[in-house]
Amino acid sequence: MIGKLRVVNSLTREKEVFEPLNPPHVGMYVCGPTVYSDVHLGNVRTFMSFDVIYRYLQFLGYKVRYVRNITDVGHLSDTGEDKISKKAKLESLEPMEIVQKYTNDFHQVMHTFNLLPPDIEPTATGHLMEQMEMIQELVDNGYAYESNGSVYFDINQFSDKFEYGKLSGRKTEDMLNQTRELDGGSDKRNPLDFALWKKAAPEHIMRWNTKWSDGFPGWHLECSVMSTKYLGEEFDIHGGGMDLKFPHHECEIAQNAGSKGKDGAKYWMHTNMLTVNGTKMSKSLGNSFLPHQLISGDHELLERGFSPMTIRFFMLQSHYASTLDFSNEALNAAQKGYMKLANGLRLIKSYEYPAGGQEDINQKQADQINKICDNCHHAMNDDFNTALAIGHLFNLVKKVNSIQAGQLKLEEIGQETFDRMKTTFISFAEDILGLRLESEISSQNLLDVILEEYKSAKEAKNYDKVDELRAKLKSEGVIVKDMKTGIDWAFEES
RNA sequence: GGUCCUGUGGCCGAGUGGCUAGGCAGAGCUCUGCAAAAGCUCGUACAGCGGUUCGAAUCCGCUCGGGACCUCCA
Repeated sequence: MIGKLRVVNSLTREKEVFEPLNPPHVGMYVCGPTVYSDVHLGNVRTFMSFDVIYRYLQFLGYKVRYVRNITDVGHLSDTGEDKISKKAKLESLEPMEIVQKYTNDFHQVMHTFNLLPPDIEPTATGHLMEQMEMIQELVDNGYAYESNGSVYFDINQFSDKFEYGKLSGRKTEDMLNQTRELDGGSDKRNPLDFALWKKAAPEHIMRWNTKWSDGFPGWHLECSVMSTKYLGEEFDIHGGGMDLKFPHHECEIAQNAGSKGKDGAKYWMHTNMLTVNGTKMSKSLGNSFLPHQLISGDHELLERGFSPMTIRFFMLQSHYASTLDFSNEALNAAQKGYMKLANGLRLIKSYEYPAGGQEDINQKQADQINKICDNCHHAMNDDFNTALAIGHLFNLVKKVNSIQAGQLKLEEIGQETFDRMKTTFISFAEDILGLRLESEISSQNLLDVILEEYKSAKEAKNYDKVDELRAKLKSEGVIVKDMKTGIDWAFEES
């Protein structure tokens, strides 16, 4: 391994050396989607970021258990209605039909963008027993109370022994001062208290009978319960979007500490938002487009559609903790950049070191290549800096292209460096960044035949034929590379 | 109002106090039947004003601009 992995921990606000609690095992929990409508791009970026983190940890040799939940109950909309119930009523379906439908869609989108599935994908409704147990634990420990059939987390009691607000950097007294007047009739003792169990209103569809009431679990509870169940009371990484930091993750920490005496995760990681024209892309602001709209280009903000790998490349060209702004220009640039990288990937995969080749090492070249390979590792070790890693990969693309053009000979870099360059390029592009070739070149052999024809036409100086073949291939997205050293092809970049 | 992030060349976007980020666009050169592709070279950027330092895009302060969270969102 080259150097140590360092990650920015939201809890400490510092970049720390990553040291798993029980190496080589790593437990990672990421807050998944609430399946009440289509996933939007922000979700995709977050899950893609953790996909790369998952992949890189595995690349480093860790045995990772990646848990990402499906929220299928308890997440309330601003009207206080359960999001899934609301949608079910709207579409006249069973709540579980809504859940199934959007879970399927979600999986489809994840697959489209080449995200690896998590190792465990638990649902909230599948863990109601465990949620009730945790509520009881909190009540027993004095950090929760029942009020009119609902159970609330008691921030005041909790604050005697623990610190509520440490993740998001808030102080309870400040929060209290800012709290808006609650509309009367609240069952809470303190406005900051949050629901663990809610008594269901008569029209509420999703409900379970418990000793407290006929009701449903609070949103924050499931993550505490499921992360604890599958990863233990203490585990390594907990991730999610920045907007979940408060209150969701703050509440999770409180629930974990209140029930088990431990905070849960050692490293908290938060991905930043997607913006459109500088403003957060958000469901409620209505300035978001859906993944399939970005792919098809069917949205008023989009000039054209972009392939899934272009979008993946585009997203990974920024660091996960930075905001990423969407624009047609940026996407167009990413499209060309991605194709350039894809061409490099295809090329290096086709290279084999000549058997029995006489090495004639150009030390400067070999050193440069080794340095670039080192840099790829350093970039990912530095808090999963995919943007920087991609930059280094492009330096490798230059070398790969030089080899194709005959400007750089494999014998000059030697077998050892060549092997390293090849494995580094392929593993970073495909295994870690999760990029893959997506252009369908139906038949390599057929292409070779046409290029053969091109070659003979060229030799016969039959330029009309040459131009015709070139144009035909271009219309199929293939560019002829007519080089001094021979004829080859590449994916068209735009 | 409170908490916090941020301002990099035409655009996007990394950036550890001194060592070429990178991509897109643009200019020139090489190669070429013409091209394309590729390679090489180039613009010498860090909101403004102060300060710390031998040296700051990078640290500190102030000013101005942008944004996020505090209420559902990844």
